[in-house]
Amino acid sequence: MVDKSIPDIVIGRLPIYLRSLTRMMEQGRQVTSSQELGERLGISAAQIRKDLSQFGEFGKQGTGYNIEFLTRKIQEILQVDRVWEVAVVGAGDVGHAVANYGGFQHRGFRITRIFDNDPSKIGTTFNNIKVMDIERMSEEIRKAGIQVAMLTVPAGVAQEVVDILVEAGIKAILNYAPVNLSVPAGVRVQYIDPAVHLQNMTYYLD
Amino acid sequence: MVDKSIPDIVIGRLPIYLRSLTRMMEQGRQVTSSQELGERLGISAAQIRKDLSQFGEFGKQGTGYNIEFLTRKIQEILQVDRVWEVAVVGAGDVGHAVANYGGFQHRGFRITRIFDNDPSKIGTTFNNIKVMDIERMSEEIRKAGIQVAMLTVPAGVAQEVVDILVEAGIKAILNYAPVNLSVPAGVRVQYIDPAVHLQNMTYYLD
DNA sequence: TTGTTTTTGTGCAATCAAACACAAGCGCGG
DNA sequence: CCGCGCTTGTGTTTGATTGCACAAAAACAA
Ligand SMILES: NC(=O)c1ccc[n+]([C@@H]2O[C@H](COP(=O)([O-])OP(=O)(O)OC[C@H]3O[C@@H](n4cnc5c(N)ncnc54)[C@H](O)[C@@H]3O)[C@@H](O)[C@H]2O)c1
Ligand SMILES: NC(=O)c1ccc[n+]([C@@H]2O[C@H](COP(=O)([O-])OP(=O)(O)OC[C@H]3O[C@@H](n4cnc5c(N)ncnc54)[C@H](O)[C@@H]3O)[C@@H](O)[C@H]2O)c1
Repeated sequence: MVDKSIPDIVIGRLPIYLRSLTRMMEQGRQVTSSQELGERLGISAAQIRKDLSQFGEFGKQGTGYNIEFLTRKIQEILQVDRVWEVAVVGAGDVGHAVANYGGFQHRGFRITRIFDNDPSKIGTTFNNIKVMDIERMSEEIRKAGIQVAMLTVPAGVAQEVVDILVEAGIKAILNYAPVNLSVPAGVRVQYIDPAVHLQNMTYYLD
Repeated sequence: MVDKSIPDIVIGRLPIYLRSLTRMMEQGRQVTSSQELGERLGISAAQIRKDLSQFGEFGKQGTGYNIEFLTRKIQEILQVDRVWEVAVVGAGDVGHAVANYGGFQHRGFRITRIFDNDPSKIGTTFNNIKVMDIERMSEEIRKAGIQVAMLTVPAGVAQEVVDILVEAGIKAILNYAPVNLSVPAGVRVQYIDPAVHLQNMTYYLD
């Protein structure tokens, strides 16, 4: 089974499968089927089978998929069978919520740096991590070889902060600011904007 | 131009267009083109034109689109040319961050109710909104006719809370808990799970 | 062993989405 | 008023994604 450019849309579903599998494992389950997974996720069984078959033959006919094994395989594919250090920029309400959140570690991430430019925030501690001056950000990120960042600064300064992050070697940015960012090829951005998600649903309301 | 079932994927892009247009308007811009919008958003100009043309002829050849007019049209399409009342369930870190956030109002939403089941949270005030007992939730939502909710409770209780929300008449749920929810037809759910977004990007890292 | 049930992996067909390409409309300068 | 440059809206083509359907493998019972 060769690595021949898997569609982005398939990669995008893997974390969803993973989340559901983790939940089943917590419930003590041993095996599942494409049908069961599909019903839980609202995705057709055929699609799940086809997605997984892109990476190997993980199931067994007549039985289904071993949950622990499949979980491990998907973790390997997504490279979350390790823990990525994450830098958070912006020690406001959102920065505070993500820094305090305990759910990242077992999904492949650990927040180890928080930066801000407000003197009243710098030096305070969030979940045992000291908020550092943004002036030191580039050096710190580079020194620690951090590749993943979460951006929780106001929209107006998001692009300038991103430029620094990119320059410092960040390759993946999760952006909470409600603006589209411009980054060079090779840097990935994902957006979280609750208003966008809500606006997506109001179209369908009466 | 008749309303003949617009693809979900087109609806999903409209809030993105809207966000970018709003930003241009703030910068005092009057007109834009599908090309400019496309470059900002990393979407082809043709696609933007085709998306918009599904709803009417909003542009002018040789000139482009009047930003204010197009903004208004998209707001109408998405039904965010009004303000939807939103109920937040879960007065924790995330609930606190969204309740405090001032950016919803001008995008079509206002948080007017917050519910929790923790006696130490009930009665406290978030951004002028008193946290109410979840026991009163069903009645309050029904009485106020609220259709939109944000779910910021722990994953383990998310489904049971959703069942109450649905029963109370909620039609659109923005779920922050890292679990897939089961809802009847006619109720929409959107998911925000930062770990999923991050896992989506690590696949592409070296 | 044999038959029955279950469920995978996948070739093929159908559907859906994106890109291309261009006629036609608009504004403007001369 | 004419011609040129720009940009829309859209018919058509190309490409991507999903759904269908079934052979083959496994498990299990008799
Ligand atoms: N709170 C929410 O629920 C919510 C919802 C949607 C979007 N957002 C977006 O998320 C972002 C953060 O929201 P928030 O509520 O945490 O805001 P906030 O104002 O509480 O926090 C922003 C933080 O960024 C810091 N900051 C400002 N400029 C900076 C700079 N140049 N360098 C480093 N740090 C800087 C500020 O000092 C502050 O600590 C904003 O873009 C906001 O629009 C938030
Ligand atoms: N904090 C983050 O950045 C973050 C990141 C990813 C996901 N999440 C998810 O978002 C959700 C909320 O996270 P948080 O950090 O705000 O957690 P939190 O523990 O701070 O808040 C949860 C709140 O829900 C309330 N609650 C619990 N059971 C309830 C019930 N049955 N009815 C009503 N209220 C109830 C609790 O009293 C608490 O106030 C969780 O599902 C979490 O996994 C949070």
